[in-house]
Amino acid sequence: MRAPYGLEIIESCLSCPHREDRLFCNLSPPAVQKLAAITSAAAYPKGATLFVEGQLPRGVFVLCSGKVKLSTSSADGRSLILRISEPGDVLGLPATVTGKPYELTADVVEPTQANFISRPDLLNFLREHGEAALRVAQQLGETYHSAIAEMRTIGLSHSAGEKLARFLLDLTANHDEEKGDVRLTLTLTHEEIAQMIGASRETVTRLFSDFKKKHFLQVRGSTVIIKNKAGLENLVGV
Amino acid sequence: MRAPYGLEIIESCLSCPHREDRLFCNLSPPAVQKLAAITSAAAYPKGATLFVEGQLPRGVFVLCSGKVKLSTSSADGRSLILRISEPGDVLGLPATVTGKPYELTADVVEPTQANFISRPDLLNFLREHGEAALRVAQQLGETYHSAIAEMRTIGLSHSAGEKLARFLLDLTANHDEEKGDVRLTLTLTHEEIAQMIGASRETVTRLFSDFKKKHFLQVRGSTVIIKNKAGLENLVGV
DNA sequence: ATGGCAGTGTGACGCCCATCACAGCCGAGG
DNA sequence: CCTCGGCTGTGATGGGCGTCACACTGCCAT
Repeated sequence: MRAPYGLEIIESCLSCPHREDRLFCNLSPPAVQKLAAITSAAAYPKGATLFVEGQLPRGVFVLCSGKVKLSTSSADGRSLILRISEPGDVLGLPATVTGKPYELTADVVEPTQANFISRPDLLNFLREHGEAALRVAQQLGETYHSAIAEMRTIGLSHSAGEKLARFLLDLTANHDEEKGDVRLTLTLTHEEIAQMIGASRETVTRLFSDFKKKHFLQVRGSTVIIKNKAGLENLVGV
Repeated sequence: MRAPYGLEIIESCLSCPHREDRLFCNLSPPAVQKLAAITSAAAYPKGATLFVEGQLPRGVFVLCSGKVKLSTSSADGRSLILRISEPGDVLGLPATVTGKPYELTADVVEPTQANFISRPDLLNFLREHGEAALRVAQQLGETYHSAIAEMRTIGLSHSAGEKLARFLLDLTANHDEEKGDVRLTLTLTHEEIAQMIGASRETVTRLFSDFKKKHFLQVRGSTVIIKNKAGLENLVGV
């Protein structure tokens, strides 16, 4: 699990301009120094797995680049994707803090660099630096927040169309808004979208045709252009 | 929102043997003292609302006695119950820590006594006492954990029967296990159970008859006796 | 008692969507 | 260039369960 390329990657990772330090930015200088000492960087290829649901927590991963899929799956092979993590996100924090098993599985979907902090190191660090512990609490609060949002889209809608509309609208909230059309990049397959909203792959395909037919949106490659946001919204509303 | 009966309740509440202090037990004496100073107790009747989804967070409530329903609801009136909180639980913590609006609504379903800590007081307290901040982080981690568990039951099952079975099995995990039969107290109506598992009231009724007919369980008043746990388990398994 | 109300049981109906099956499509790699 | 494997589109089918409708129970308050 250690970085195969050593210092080279560590440097590139710590100096990257991402929000990689969002969690621990603005800490006191000694805290920052301590943090650097317990942080180790590594690169993971597409298809790698950072941790698996049910494993005892080894520590947290702070994404520097790449994308990681967080999912949970049932005995019969069905799986539910909770989110696709992007640079700046912290993975495995709840499990690492509580000591309970990871509740999700983290699979690399795009080549990723991440900083790793082992559980003992992190806990020591948090005990010594209360400011950081508070920051962690806030991070966890936000993670919880987005989990609830996901529950709402899955649990509160009767039709699959409603779920997909909710899903797309949630994406527009995070991405860049523009006058009139909203343009967003969606690197997920229909299968994956299906697993995010709790529907079947075919249903997602059919719904996309449907939405295109109704001129709610256009698809060009991996970009989706929302032509009629209001249309989607009143699918959700009713 | 202040305690209508003042000190009397505060005393009874602080001295209660519940896990009311689970979150902040074993803190240093000065911390405990500070905590007591910023805590105020109050009683709420059945039907009262502690906070509403979307409201800006005023603070947290630590339950001393009673039961509180946590739910989220959509524009069209459907609602999804996330959990029924019991004494010892802390409500509103994620929102209070992050400063984002409450993501859930908290309704009192059984007369409740709770300690309230205002957001500014809590944040100050956490800044001064790093140990407590870490405790809060752990609490949040567990809250997240149970949210994920709920997502699994709702999102990963194709049949309503599977959802109900999962729901019942989750309850047995928390309640007292016995040799052979498991006995648990369920004060929820079918309607409420339906809202917890994302199904209709009638379906829940039918499923209960079904399970009774298959001798998976017996119902007597508000107690449910699981006669054949394995039966439920393989409903979930496949 | 008696009315009312909340909760529970049960039938009928119909739609939504999961599932199966298969047919184009595209990009990667031999 | 041509196969091959992953992704996308589309039809047919059937079951699950949401919805409507109404009867029945038990409990509380008047």
